[in-house]
Amino acid sequence: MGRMPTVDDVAQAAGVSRQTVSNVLNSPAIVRETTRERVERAIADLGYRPHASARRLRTRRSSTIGIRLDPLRDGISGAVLDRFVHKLAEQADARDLRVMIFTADGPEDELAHIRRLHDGSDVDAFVLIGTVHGDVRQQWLIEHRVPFVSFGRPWGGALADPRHRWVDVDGRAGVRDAVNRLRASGAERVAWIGWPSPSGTGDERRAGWAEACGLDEATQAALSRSTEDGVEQGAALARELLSGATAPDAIVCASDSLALGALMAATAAGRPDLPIVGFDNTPVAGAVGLSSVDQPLDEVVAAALELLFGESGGDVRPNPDSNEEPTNRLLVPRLVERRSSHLALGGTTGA
Amino acid sequence: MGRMPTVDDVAQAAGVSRQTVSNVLNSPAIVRETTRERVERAIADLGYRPHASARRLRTRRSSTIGIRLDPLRDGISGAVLDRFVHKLAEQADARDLRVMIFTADGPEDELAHIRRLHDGSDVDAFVLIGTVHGDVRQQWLIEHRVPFVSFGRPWGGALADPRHRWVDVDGRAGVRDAVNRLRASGAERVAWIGWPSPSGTGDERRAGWAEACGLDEATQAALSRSTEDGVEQGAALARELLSGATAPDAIVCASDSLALGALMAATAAGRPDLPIVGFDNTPVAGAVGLSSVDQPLDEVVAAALELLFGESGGDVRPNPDSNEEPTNRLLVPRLVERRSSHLALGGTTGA
DNA sequence: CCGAATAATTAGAACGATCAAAATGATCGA
DNA sequence: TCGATCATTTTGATCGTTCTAATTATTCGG
Repeated sequence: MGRMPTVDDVAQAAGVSRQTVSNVLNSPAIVRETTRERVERAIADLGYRPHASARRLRTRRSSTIGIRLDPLRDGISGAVLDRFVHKLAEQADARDLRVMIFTADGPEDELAHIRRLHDGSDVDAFVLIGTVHGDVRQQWLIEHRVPFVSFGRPWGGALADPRHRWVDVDGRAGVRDAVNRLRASGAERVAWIGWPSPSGTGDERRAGWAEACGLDEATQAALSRSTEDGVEQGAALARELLSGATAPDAIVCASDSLALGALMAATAAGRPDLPIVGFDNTPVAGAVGLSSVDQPLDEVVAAALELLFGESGGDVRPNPDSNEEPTNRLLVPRLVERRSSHLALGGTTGA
Repeated sequence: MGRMPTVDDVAQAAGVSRQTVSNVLNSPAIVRETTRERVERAIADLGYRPHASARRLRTRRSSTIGIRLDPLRDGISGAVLDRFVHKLAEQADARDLRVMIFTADGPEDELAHIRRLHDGSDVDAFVLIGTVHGDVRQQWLIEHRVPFVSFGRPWGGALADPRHRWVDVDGRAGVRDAVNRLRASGAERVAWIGWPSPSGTGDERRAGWAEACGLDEATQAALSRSTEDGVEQGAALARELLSGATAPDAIVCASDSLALGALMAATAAGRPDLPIVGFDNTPVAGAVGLSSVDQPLDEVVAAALELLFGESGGDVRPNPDSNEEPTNRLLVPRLVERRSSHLALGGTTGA
């Protein structure tokens, strides 16, 4: 196995100059058809592939996206991010982009990695996941004009800042729809199990429940609980709700982890038919027949890449500084109904 | 934000030549201490970082590992691979290596990606996951002397081929231990739910059960089932087993997906205490309290990198062609016991 | 059929680093 | 103090590509 062929080899084989070969690859339109065919044949014959690093050095573009792989927490809800990363790899490939991953312990550590990858020209655009209030990452990226997009809106007022491109899913609408669906099926006291405030994402989802549940303040308070994410936690709160004075006839949760716990608690309490809805539509939800609000990850990824690179192609756009074009997208999730919500109603209802 | 500083800028600032700066970075030992300090200060002052692509072009090393992100199947068992990828990113970072991901539809498609990334000098070593008999990927990689290591032993006789470095977990031993543990707790008829043969991994795991279950041929046949991976499938076979003539008093499964299904079926059949053991120790298993055989992914990744790059450092070793050093590692999993296996015995036993 | 305009192609330089080898500085025994 | 040896630093070339600008072919109106 000798060395890889270079543009020069191809040029020689096709009887043209280096630059013409380069043009065939990068601006085929300006090359005469007959010449182009000859060069293309030579490329195919020799099995030539451009040397990525040489190209990157010259063009000062790495065509590489960097993304942090979260330190897997619970592992159930975390699966969403894994699915996201997978979709990203898939769609990036279609635009001839590479995806480089890294892990980090916390925001500062992540920023350190981002700087390293950016300064070394390893990647020229980042995808952030899980934005929080006053995020150090965003600040640095904006300040240094490094192109990025976040999955998750910026919490804390910068929603319309064109320098921060973002894509998010309207969790409030998703939960609202789920609650409405349950009520349409006859549920009257839909309970909520969510995360402690303040949590941008969590508060939004809870708001969706509050908007649609049609309960007065007092009942809302009685039927609403919050806890850290986790199966055990969800089970504990569900037990609490089910044994309370005003027992719910359906439960909507902020995550599949919580919902799975609730489902187990309900089953254990002899109410296997209690309608329960989770969030994220993780594989586990599908496996145990749990209804769940599904985030349209395909669209999320497509929108993210579109904001970063435009309709098509792989030329990264610089961070915009005006609102001429939209710089964010809010997508609508949809409820996936399984037996945990529809088998239910009609079975046991009271406590 | 001006342009990034280069070696020349640093050299000028420190009053030395380009090459000396380069030496400070790559062979600090040969630079006089006082000089080195001066250069290091200049590097820090200017915030210099070597341009990755320039370096890669010159050294012809990308210091990048490529790995395919599997098209998420079931999503439960698939989580193992996600954990693996995560660990890989973590440990690669410690060796100053980058990790590039890609997806593919099938073996041929994956091979196409591998070629693209290799020929373009994007990555210089690959990690393969899920090897199968007569794998096209391995053949090509070996033939073209591209460094790689697989998580999963090569099935089909090439076990000792030094050109194929691999790491695997001894599933047979893992299942054997689990069965022994169940029998020590009093179980007498431990059943098996696995995958259809031939399946390298699946057959190994089943062999572990066969070795340890202590049942005669006929009983083995009665207590052994196989199916595609999946929760529903596991539930179906568990129902079948539980209603059979010779009912099992414990079930060991080839995956957590199957085990989860079995657990649900057992609960539904009024036998929530039936000991069940899964495989992979996925987050779901932890969540629902399912015992499971845990693969030591940390060690797996460490061993994989060690085989590829040596004890430490990031210089990839060429594919070895002799057996001077070990070129593979078989690691031992361990059983994680949860209530699905130990709460059980003592409760309901008969059918 | 000529000159101007346009299309197509080519030569030379540059991207930022490391390699190989030459040049300089320091050290030491005789 | 001289030459030999070793330590340290520098110079020039090179990796494979694309950019810029210059050159050569081609087309077209009159």
